[in-house]
Amino acid sequence: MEINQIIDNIYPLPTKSKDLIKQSIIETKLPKGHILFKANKVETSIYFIKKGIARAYAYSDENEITFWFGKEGAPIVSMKSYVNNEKGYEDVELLEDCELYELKIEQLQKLFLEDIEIANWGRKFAELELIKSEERLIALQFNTATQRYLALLKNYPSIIQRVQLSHVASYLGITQVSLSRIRANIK
Amino acid sequence: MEINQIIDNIYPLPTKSKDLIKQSIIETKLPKGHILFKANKVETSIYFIKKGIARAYAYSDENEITFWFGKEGAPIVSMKSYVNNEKGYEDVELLEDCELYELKIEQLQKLFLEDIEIANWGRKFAELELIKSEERLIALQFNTATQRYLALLKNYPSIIQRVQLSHVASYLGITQVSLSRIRANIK
DNA sequence: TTTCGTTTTTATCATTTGTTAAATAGTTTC
DNA sequence: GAAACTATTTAACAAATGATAAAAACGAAA
Repeated sequence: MEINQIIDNIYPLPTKSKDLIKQSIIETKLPKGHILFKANKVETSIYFIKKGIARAYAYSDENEITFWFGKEGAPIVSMKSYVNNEKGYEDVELLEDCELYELKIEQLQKLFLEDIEIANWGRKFAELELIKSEERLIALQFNTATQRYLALLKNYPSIIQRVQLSHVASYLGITQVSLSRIRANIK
Repeated sequence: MEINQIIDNIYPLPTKSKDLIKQSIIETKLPKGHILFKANKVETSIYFIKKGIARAYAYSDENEITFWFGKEGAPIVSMKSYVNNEKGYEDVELLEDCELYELKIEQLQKLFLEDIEIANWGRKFAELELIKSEERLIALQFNTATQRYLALLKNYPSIIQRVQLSHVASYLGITQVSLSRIRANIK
């Protein structure tokens, strides 16, 4: 997905403000398997996915648990770094060869203080991520594993086609064995 | 908690900008049991809790599930209404007699477009809520019910003292019977 | 195609949580 | 304080999920 569309999908900006953001963006290609973010590190950039797919995961004891997937158009952000300049808890791994737009957090924050349009763009960006996070939270709290799997299948069919089921299972909050059983019961 | 402190805890504002927000705020007292937000309704205000405690809940089949608690200093927001002008899915009930600061969403949004300091305050507001939501999400996905209960006990002991256990149970994503068992096993 | 390594499914048993109902404890009202 | 109501705990059984191991299916590479 093109950067103009990604920016405007969040909050339509006048050309002048959009150019300010675009001047700070660098395009990069990175291979499948690349670890974009490392846990316990303050990340200095955010990214937008032009092409490809990625996941965020963290460790609980020995187990790695995936809690986010992103595809074309999605932002990749270590929220703790972005919001509070603190170490994040997540690794982010590219699951396919990816083309990314990189944006330095420091430069973006400077723009927030200089341009009211961009400040409102940043507000909307956080608000939209918040809505998504709330919806995930409620799905996790309200629905059974089977319902969550069916919802994922319906809303993000591409995830299940493009990603290992072990990652999907931990994303759903269950073991891979449990996901296999659910899939067997549905057919 | 006083409104100046609530505002500045989110993002410190110069007096002039803070006054603009405060001019739009009305103080209200409402009794225990009052339903502040109704599900399937577009809410037109957000609130901050000066004194008291509240919960947000929604229905899954017949069951009412609590997914948020707020006490002194916390914002009360129907995010779908606030962000997208859409119907929310939650009721909000006051669990004690409350003193609230009310702020019309429409007036705040006007300020976002006029004052860059307030726009950045609104950005920070969403960002901080986002961090909280992510932390809840991860706790729900990573931890067992027992761990989540212990964490609540540690981080928000006042909730468990001030709120019915049936609400706490649904907040933890388990039944009340299950919570009773967990409590019995811990002692 | 065959082989090797990885992913997914199946099987078995243990543990956790849900469901329903009854018992106990706690609160409010008269 | 007794009665009525509400909240919490306990009990018994059912259902869902976890853990471990083995089998089957799938993919990549020779």
